[in-house]
Amino acid sequence: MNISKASVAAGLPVKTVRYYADIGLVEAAGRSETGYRTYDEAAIRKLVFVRRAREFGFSIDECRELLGLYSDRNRTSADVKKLASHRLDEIERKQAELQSLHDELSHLVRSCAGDDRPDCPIMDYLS
Amino acid sequence: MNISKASVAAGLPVKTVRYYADIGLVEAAGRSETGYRTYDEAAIRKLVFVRRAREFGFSIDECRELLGLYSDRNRTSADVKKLASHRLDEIERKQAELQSLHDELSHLVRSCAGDDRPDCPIMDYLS
DNA sequence: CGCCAACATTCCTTGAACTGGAATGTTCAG
DNA sequence: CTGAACATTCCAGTTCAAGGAATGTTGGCG
Repeated sequence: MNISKASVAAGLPVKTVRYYADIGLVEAAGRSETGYRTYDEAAIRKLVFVRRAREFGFSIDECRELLGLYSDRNRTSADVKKLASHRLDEIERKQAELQSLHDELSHLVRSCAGDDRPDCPIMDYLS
Repeated sequence: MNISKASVAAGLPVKTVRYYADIGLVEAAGRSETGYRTYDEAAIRKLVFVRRAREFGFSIDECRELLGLYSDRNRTSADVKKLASHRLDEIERKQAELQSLHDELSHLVRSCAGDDRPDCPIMDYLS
């Protein structure tokens, strides 16, 4: 599978896939005889995982660490569990904050009559 | 309230608060006689709102628009509702993806024995 | 076979959103 | 009245890509 198919499968721009390969985050599975990057299913799964993690504010280095959880066979199970649990806490904190952002905005939406009157009860909140 | 207190209250670095003022995203409430920025409760609420929105991938321009929902008295209630509803959809999509990231990682955590054995059942998933 | 559009490569530049540091002014406790 | 802690502006650097130029490769059609 060449880079453009891989990019569609992963939901990432070609440029980004190449960038991730350049910085050693997600390497291509190999190279064709003419130097084209080739991707397999395992590489695609890594790209998808990184995309989702990036969308929620994990840095490239944190993604590197997360991927390392899966592939570093020298880590003990306890190490894996500790690192993953820590990230899980962060995800749960993000979920709570996202919920609060959601509540605030949906409150705004519900408070608006939705007609043509220019006054909206919650519009003073941040003025 | 001066900038360092405001930055603590908002949960943002001083540099970022000053940057947001520079680009006209969240202006200081005013300036002291010697030119120090001063912040009030309304400004703090805006900063907190922007911080949360930024943490979930809204761009600076989108934050500008979100803040505009509250302060633009020329918008009709219907306009507010439309814009806010659209953002709400995005937030809900983000929530779903975050949930899936959470599930994946928590599955990893639960599958690990947490002892010193270096094998973890799910570690092969992305290898 | 020859052609050319679609695809690939590397290298360089640009952009968003900060982040750090230098040089300088202000405030306030001891 | 001094010095630590705070503030200011301005400029340079960082991260994480996205855009574009110059160039090589592949695959299908006449």
